[in-house]
Amino acid sequence: MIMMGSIMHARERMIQSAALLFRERGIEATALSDVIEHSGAPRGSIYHHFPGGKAELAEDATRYAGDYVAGLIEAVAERNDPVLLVRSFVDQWRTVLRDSDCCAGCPIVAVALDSGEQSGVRRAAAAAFERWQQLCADALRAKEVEPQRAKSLAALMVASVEGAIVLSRVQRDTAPLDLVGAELESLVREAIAA
Amino acid sequence: MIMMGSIMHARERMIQSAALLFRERGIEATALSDVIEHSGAPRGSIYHHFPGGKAELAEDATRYAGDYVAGLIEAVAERNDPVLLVRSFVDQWRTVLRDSDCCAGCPIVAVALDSGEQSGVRRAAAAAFERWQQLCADALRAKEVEPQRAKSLAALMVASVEGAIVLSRVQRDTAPLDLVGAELESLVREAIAA
DNA sequence: GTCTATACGAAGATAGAC
DNA sequence: GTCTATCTTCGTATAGAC
Repeated sequence: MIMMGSIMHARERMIQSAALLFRERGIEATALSDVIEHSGAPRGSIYHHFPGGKAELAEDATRYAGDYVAGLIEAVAERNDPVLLVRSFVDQWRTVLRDSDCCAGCPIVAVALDSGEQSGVRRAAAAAFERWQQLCADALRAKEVEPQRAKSLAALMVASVEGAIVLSRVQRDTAPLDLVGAELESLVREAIAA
Repeated sequence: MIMMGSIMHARERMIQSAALLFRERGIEATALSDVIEHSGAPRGSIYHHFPGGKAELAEDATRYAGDYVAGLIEAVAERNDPVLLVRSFVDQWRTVLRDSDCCAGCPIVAVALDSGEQSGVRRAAAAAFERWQQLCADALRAKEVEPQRAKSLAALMVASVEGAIVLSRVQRDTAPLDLVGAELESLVREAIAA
């Protein structure tokens, strides 16, 4: 489904480039020419592959990023260890921060915040967040956590990590994400022990 | 220091309008003409009051919003009840969401995310977040919470609420903030009881 | 399909009158 | 101080050639 590094068609490369650029600069500050340059795609092909223009590209990039992260969550969820799930979720975002000197964040957040009235983009972002929360809640329920508690813990997991990414970017330091990750781990550990 | 509703000079009105518009649309999507229209300020006065242009206005708006929220936190911190602090912090943001049909969020986050290389703006945002965390940590330490724990709990408080605001905006529903608020309250209650 | 050229509009910033 | 007019840049989108 998601191919990174391997041979891709121009359309897929553009989607991936868009996601990478959006998470650093946001949609508004990313020009279509930036996406073309970054992806190495032919100049004239953007409106061929994305007749809906920037909005369509943003929507596809949002879905791409949402599916990619959901895939990572699903993979670790199979281990049936919610604490490990928290840790690997946090680790994944720390890597994004580290690899970019704390300049890159979550593309879904970036897209969500300046999508304005482009409801297609916003809905794609909502779908991604809801799916991540659902996967986290499922993992907790599989360890006998009450459904309501699982739901609110899942919301806390996704919200606090996303917020911590923002704080880490602004402070140019992964410390907020590190602190939040530690708190989340112990909270989840207690919840599944109860 | 912060006057809302009362008589203000054009400069202050513009700063407040900028903060209000930024938290809905972000910096990039907010034109200076939007700020002039919203504030009712005279057209020719923007570069008179803000010689540095949009970047200077954004920096001042970030400081304004950061100070405003810090003032609210300080006011409730005097009651010496961290659980109440969490509740009123969450309530305040829920009101922002409700009053805007979940379209408005935190101006600091909005500014942080598309500030790019405008380091003055980013530094102002970092200062705001660090001060909020410091105030929360102080409130926890005043109730005998260990300094290290107070620090990580404070990071979790700010990060999770900020993240929850983003989720609530994207999902057009305050549910994520409500769930996170409830989890935070019980977590803080346990921390100060220990 | 991919390219170049260009139309069109938006927005930041400046100059100079009042 | 405030206003109008304008310059300039830039980005989306389109048209039409190859």
